[in-house]
Amino acid sequence: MAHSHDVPIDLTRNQGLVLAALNHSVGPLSAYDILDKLRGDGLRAPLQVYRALDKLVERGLAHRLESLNAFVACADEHCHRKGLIAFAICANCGKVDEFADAVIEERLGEWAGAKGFKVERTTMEIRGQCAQCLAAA
Amino acid sequence: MAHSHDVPIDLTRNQGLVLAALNHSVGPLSAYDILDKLRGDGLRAPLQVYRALDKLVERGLAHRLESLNAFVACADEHCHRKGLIAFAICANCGKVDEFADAVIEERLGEWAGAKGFKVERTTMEIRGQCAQCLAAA
DNA sequence: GCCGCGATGTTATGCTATAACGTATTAACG
DNA sequence: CGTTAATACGTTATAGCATAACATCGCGGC
Repeated sequence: MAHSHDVPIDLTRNQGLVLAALNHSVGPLSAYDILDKLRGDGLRAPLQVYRALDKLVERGLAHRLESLNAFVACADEHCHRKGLIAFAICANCGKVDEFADAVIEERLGEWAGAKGFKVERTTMEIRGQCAQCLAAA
Repeated sequence: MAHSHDVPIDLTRNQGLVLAALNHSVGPLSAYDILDKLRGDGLRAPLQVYRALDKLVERGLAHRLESLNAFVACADEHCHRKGLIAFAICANCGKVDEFADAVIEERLGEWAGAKGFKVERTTMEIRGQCAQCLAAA
């Protein structure tokens, strides 16, 4: 298994299944990937997965990768991440590195302040080659 | 029309039509939005639009907004933008503000250097409320 | 002329996401 | 208890986004 931090106990059955699927995956999963993994557990329709994902993302337990139309479990052990999160996605192996950067966040806040723009959500995704894949090439 | 910078002369017919559609729109357009606008010009299939969009994005004349699955014309008059481009998207009126920030780009480069990650492409999209919509509320 | 290459046109298909409806479970409250 | 409100669940159908595969066309180089 890729991650192993415990699942909060107040998740519903479907939410728990979906989060577990994400936690057991080394890379991002699409909603349909997740559905396929969970058919044995009784899930049958995309909506069951999407509804669970909505809640998980809302609580910060999972993140959506817009450039992949896919999802990952939050990498933070305690799942309390706030603010801007960036993702570095290896185009070769698919692994995702999640990180926060206060400088970027602050800079963005300055831009927004100057423009009078009220930021609600930010997505930042970097595509490229991870060190491991570069070394192997 | 929202923008009016001239279309490069070496575009193909379809590319020119698609770019013109984007230039005439105040907000982002999906590929299917574009297709609907161009049926009168003889376009019939999504692929015609996607192929044109691929070339336009490749040349930096248009940008894809991952969080919307939609496209905008490049806001830069001379269409020579390089490097990281950020987009502030108003969730209310749909308008997109395109900007570049050297500090963010540099900071990202530092992170990548430290991690040994080779950056190929970065998408940065901010959702929120623009000043105009905030004032009107 | 002939070839190669890139753009085009067309049909079919696959992947991603949500609408609309009904049922079930749970928790709060009188 | 019984009622109600809120939330989750299950199911079918449909909407929206994107590409595969194949044939054709047009144009520049040789």
